[in-house]
Amino acid sequence: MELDLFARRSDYQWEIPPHGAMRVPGVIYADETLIRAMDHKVYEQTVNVACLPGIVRAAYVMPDAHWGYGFPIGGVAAFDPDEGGVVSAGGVGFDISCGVRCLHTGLTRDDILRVQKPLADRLFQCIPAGVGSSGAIRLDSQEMDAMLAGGAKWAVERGWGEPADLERIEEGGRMKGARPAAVSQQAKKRQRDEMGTLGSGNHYLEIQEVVAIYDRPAAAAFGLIEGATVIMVHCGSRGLGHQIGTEFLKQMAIAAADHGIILPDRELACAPIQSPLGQEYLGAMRAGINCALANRQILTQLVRQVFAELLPAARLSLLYDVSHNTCKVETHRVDGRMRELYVHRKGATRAFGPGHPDLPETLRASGQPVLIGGSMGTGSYILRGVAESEELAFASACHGAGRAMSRHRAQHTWHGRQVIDDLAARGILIRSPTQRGVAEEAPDAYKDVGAVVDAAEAAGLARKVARVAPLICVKG
DNA sequence: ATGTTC
Repeated sequence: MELDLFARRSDYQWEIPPHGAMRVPGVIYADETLIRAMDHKVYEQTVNVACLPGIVRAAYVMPDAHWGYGFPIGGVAAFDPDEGGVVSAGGVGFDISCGVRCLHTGLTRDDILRVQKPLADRLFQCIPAGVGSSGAIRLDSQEMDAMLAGGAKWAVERGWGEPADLERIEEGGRMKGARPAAVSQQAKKRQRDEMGTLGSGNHYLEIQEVVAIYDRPAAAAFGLIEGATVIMVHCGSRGLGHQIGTEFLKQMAIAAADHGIILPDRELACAPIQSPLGQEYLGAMRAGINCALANRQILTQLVRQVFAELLPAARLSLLYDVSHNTCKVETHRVDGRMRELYVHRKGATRAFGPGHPDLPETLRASGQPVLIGGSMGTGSYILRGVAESEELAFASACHGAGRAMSRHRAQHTWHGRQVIDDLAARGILIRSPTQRGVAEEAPDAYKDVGAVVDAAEAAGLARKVARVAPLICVKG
């Protein structure tokens, strides 16, 4: 994008002053290189979001942003229900509550390398991955509703995990206010045998080594030391979330005129928070959040089983589990008063600073772990929430590297086999059901995650704690 | 992201 579209507030903050139907400014956090490389669509979509009723303060955009359905991926927008604020299915994204979970292993890099190949093979055998993959679990309609209401807590109660896991998951592992009855039979049917599956696209399960520490006290609080290994699971609510998103987008688009909402783009379909449709979506979306939390919990248990078999000394415990596709009710200070807002984060991670009451006591002093999944083979980052992010972006940060190239173009640029061989030569084992998927996810199809994270830090959204590098990647 | 185009 051309820099003259923006008022430059700092080297890392670019404002789109309100014009036309914009109710608030747009604010993009990025360095000059990242913002120049962003598609012009990000600008258009940010302007459009800023036009929506009841939006508070600004439409924010994270440094990893790229264009998405209606809202940019990497967008944060908060709405006030008392000022006509809306909830938008496109503002959450199709993969409701897609997120990242990070587990300690209690093992070193050398422990992993000793069994690297059998571990990769066994994880690939035991973790269902790919489009339409199904798991070993079948849910009848009663259990489906229990899962949609109970999230990871439901999973732990059924034996998938340990009660201690729950305190390191957002919302204690169970999103309140879910309405399983608001989820269609079709969505439930699609999910019936998809629990405990990774999915496809950018979803993955990685074994990673801690290769750099930037913030010693926070790393100590997070239990991260150089040479230690962690596991990151990146996945979401599978077919159920997608079905909910599809159905509500359609309904919101049809109902917009009845709600007196003029949509600058049909893809921005939304409904007033205080409308029956808005409430119905929120109930279904929260059920989708529980589905994703339960899914990551079951996957955790599958990974634990593999480790118990090959590395019995391992002790898999949660660092944290945080979603990056949600709409959540949060209290934020705006113009000197506390307001209850509906914060959409689409491809953006919640990043509560130190002292936030929603953080578990063991993490309260350091701030929330912010889990940033990089592209395959390039490494990922663990950051922590900071106080400044509250004012800057309702306590949010980036979520990953962000695509730099379309899937289509990536497919025609690389061969999956070559990508796998190149990474193997660097000691990284990839296992995937599809060569095409690997080509689409080639490291160079993404932005430089290091540059994204540095921009997020320089902008004041979060602080770097550690960098991790992959040893094994099971790719959806 | 996605029973990869109801």
